[in-house]
Amino acid sequence: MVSAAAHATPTFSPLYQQIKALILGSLRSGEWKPGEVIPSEIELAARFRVSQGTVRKAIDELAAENLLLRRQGKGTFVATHAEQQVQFRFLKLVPDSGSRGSEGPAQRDIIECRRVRASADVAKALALRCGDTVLQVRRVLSFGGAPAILEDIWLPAAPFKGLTAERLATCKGPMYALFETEFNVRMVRAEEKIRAVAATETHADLLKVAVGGPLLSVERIAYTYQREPMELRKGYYRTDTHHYQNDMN
Amino acid sequence: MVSAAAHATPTFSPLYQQIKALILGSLRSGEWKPGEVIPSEIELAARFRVSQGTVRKAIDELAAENLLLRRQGKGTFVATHAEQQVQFRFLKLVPDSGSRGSEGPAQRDIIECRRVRASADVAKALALRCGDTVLQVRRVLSFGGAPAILEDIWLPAAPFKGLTAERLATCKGPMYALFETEFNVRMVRAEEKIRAVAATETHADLLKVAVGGPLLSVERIAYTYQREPMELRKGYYRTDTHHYQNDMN
DNA sequence: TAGTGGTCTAGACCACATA
DNA sequence: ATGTGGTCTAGACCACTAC
Repeated sequence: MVSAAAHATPTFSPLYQQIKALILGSLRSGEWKPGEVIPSEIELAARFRVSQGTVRKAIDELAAENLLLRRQGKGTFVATHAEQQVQFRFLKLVPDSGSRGSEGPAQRDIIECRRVRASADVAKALALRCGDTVLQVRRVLSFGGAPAILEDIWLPAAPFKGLTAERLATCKGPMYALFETEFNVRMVRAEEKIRAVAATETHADLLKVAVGGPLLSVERIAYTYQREPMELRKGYYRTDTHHYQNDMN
Repeated sequence: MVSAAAHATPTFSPLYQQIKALILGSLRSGEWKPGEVIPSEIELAARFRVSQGTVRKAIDELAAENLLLRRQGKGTFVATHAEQQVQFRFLKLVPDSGSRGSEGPAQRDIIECRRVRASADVAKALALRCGDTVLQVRRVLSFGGAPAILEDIWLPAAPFKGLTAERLATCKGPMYALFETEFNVRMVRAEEKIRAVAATETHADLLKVAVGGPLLSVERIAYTYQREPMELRKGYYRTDTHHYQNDMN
């Protein structure tokens, strides 16, 4: 028996995975921006010197991961948070009666937006060094006139240079859509840690609830392409008239 | 398999979707049980008179939905909650430090298990009539000696005929694995509504927390094949040392 | 060595959107 | 009419598992 394997590389990577990585690279580099069409399967097959079927399988996986969006007869598009169908993809709070029909919070009040030095936990979450400059945003989201969500958001200062409270206030769609068009940052994945906590005075004041009453704490880290953390968000949700909906397959 | 519906019927169903429905039927009927191998792709292609590629695409989708599990060189298997890799798939509570390594709660105490009449909300959740007989189970799950979860579970009486507190207490693995082997019920999907609530005296007593303190309320409806609701579960989680983890792609 | 799922190809045809 | 993605096929070959 020959102990040596036929190929020296123990890492076997299918062709379509390599193609997938190449497409991902073009997405990450900004060659194709959110909302735009990417080249047709036939063009990509020619560019990469593989069959259309191989390109198809690569795109299939990227579409399953919500990075691309296929539209029959029209082409394949880079997914975007501005898309009507997938707006507020990461917002799981829905009214107890009926489900939110892809529309977001009616009112969004920016309480503050300032530059601060990253604390230890913020730095860790964003893969920065302690003391690095970050943007801190506080806002309140309301549904039907009643405040329901208080959010504290931390963003690395460099990629979001120029972001102001005014700019956030004049934004109509989702904040993540603004990030795409203004800062070329696309959020593709998010992890949330959820807890029940007692409302502090600040919470109570801004959300019009009783001090010590139960609030849902939602701590999110959002990632761009390549699993780079780009946002830390600590949310406090009222869950007396709404609930956090999680569907599992 | 090619239906001759070439009329004005707006219902166009690809071949592989029809194959998928047929495979689903066999799963539902119990022809192939959880943990068993299903026939090879070549066999299924012969049975259904289609190409292997078409069978493959049908199986691909079922595998993506966690109904089947492909294992290269061995075959395709019916997914099961007894599987080491996917045990406690629907349990999202993890310790704050480090993540649960596929092991579940160390201790599971059955507080009660009795037959009751379905209240309005239980009947609605389980698609039963108000007053129908249901089994009600209450239990406490502990991690590392400390109680962390109180659960009230309602099951339709008919499919779970013969289930007792003793049988539940002697069960080692996940409850859903017991359901598969003893009652031929496989849970494939679950919806959870999550809220923050204040602990009642009962909660406080069983979970060793303060009355009025924050608890995570997790209301789950679990479904078998074909989206039939088969379980209603109201859980109350302590989230001082653990958190509910939700990862979104 | 045989059988399984996994990859890759090439080509035909269908459904959908647009011009 | 053209171009896009979607379906279906047939066949070759690769990688993994078991015997």
